[in-house]
Order: sequence, then structure tokens, then C-alpha cells
Amino acid sequence: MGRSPCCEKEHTNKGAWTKEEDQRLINYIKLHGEGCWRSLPKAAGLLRCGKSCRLRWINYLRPDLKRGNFTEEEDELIINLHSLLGNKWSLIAARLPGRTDNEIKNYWNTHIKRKLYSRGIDPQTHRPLNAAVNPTATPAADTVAVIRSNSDGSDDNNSKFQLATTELGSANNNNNATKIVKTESACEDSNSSSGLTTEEAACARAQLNLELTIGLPSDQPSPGNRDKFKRQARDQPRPDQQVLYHWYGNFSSSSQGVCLCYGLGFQTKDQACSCKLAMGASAVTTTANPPAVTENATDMYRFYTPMNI
DNA sequence: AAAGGCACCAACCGCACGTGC
DNA sequence: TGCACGTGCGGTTGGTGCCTT
Repeated sequence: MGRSPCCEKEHTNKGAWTKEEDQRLINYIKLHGEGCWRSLPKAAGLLRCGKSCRLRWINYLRPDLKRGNFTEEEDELIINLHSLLGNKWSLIAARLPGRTDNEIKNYWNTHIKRKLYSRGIDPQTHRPLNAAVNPTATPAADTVAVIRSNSDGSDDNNSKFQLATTELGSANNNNNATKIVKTESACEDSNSSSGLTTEEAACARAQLNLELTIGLPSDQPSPGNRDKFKRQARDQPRPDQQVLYHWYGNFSSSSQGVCLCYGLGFQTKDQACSCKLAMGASAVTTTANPPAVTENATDMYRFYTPMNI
């Protein structure tokens, strides 16, 4: 038996929303909050599919949306984040307060792609266009994404946990070329087919460190998305994935935690989090029960948005 | 002024994933 | 364990307005 449709299509409006529909949706959400999208249309007196209501609210009606043109800074941030995350528009949007994934996706397809082409950069690979067919070519982007793989080679389901970055060689290389692109699992086993020699792996552990300075995270716990954060907590990678967690301070509604860095990179387990210095020590706490870390672990420090469960 | 092409973007669609029963 | 459901995501479509010829 297939799944039931999300709504009775013959009884729903489609296409552009009217002002009256918008107002009904706004009024309902003001009174009852977000969530239960399937039942919302009926309760709000709207002849719309629940998904349509959700989209309309998230992409257009939400009061915290920033309207208007993208700034040059936002452009560059999107380009950098895309080089790290690929077409993960929701993750990119989470780093651009007031912007939606749909908006960024549209903007990417209509503006930034062209901009990158005009710079001679392939928007998908972030490599020079004339190097697209050369697998050994040096990436042009300032940073390169490394997708964390589980030890069995599969990707982690939660893409929030997939983010990792490497940047190497800025100290001894003035052209900003990124030198190493390896999966974390490959680094954990220098004898694997990854191609990293023991020396290279050690070198990577010693030198890899990227801090992306990004704006305020908009993906913060709220009554509407608290479950999402609970799930993230529950879905923490297994201890054998050797991840240390830092949760940010006090996240009550009156005191939001602020994360200004995506401090990602390879560090030894005894090494202090450099992000601490940037943020102020009081803002960072280490989880009380970090996963076990083995002696020779390659630790991936990750920084998460606030959590208040 | 009309027609065609193009750019933009809101909205839709199908699918994946997590949860609860 | 399997199913139904709710939600979210990324890709695509279609309507609209502007520009060019």
C-alpha cells in the first residue's frame, strides 16, 4: 500500500497565494505556532496543501526574513559555503540569517553560477573551468569540502555531521591553493588505499586547521525545532567516530549562544580549541560525556549550534 | 506596438528520513 | 519489524515582468 497523499488535491488551491490566504496563515501561526502542517490548512481555513502552507511560511511570510538583494559579502559566503557543502541549500541557508534555502538556491542558479563562470570557475566543482577534466588539477576555491565517511565507507545520514573542511599550506604557499583533499576515514588509516603516506597523514594532523568565520547561526533551538536538536543529540556519531563535542554555554531564550566559527580541522586530542579564544572561554563548554577517544585518534573538532533541551 | 526571448522566483513535486505505533 | 505519517530537502516547473528586435 502506498503512502497517502498529503492532501486531497481536488479540494486545494494551487499557484500564487492571495493576500487573504497569507493573512490567514500568518494569523493562525501567530496563535498556534508552527508545526502540524498537515492539519494546519483545515484548522486555518485554507484550501491549501499542508506542504504548500509550510513553504509559503518558511520562504515568504516568516517575520525574520531578510528581503532585498544579496550583498557582496553574502555572495562570497554562499560561494565559500557551496564549495564546502555542495547543493546543501538548507545548510547554507542556516549560515545566512534571514535567507531561505529556496532563495539561495534560486540566487545561485540565476546569479552566482554566472558570476563564477565569468571568473572561469566551474560552479559545481569550484575548479578552474579548463581544469575540469584534469583530476590532478589544483582546486581553485580557497577551501575544499571533505565529506566524512563512516568506517564502512558509507556517508553519515545526518548531513550536519558530514561537514568537515581542510585547508593546508597557507603558511608555505601564497597562492591559497588547497593541497589535500582526503576523507577523515582515509586519514584514520594511513595504510589504506587512500594514498596518504604515514608522513602525509601526520603532516595533515599537524597542519590541518580551518576556521570559517561565519555569521550568527539561525538554526537554533526554538519550540518549533527543539525536537530536531534532540534528534541530533541522540544521533551523535558513535564513539568509534572519534568526535569531540563542544556545546555552547547558556542557551535559554533570553541568552542565546553565539557561534562565530566553524572551527573544523585536525587537532590532537590534547590541543585546546582555538575557537575558544575567538569566542571567549565562557561561551564554550565541553559536553560532559564526550565519546571515547583513542590514543592515536585523529580528532575532528566540530562546533554545534546551541542546544537547550 | 507587438512578438519573442530571457531572467527571475514562487511554488510544486517526488523522495528521503525520522518517529511513533 | 514494518507501516503510516509528518517533515524537510533538492530539483524542477510555470507564471510574470522586463528587454530586445
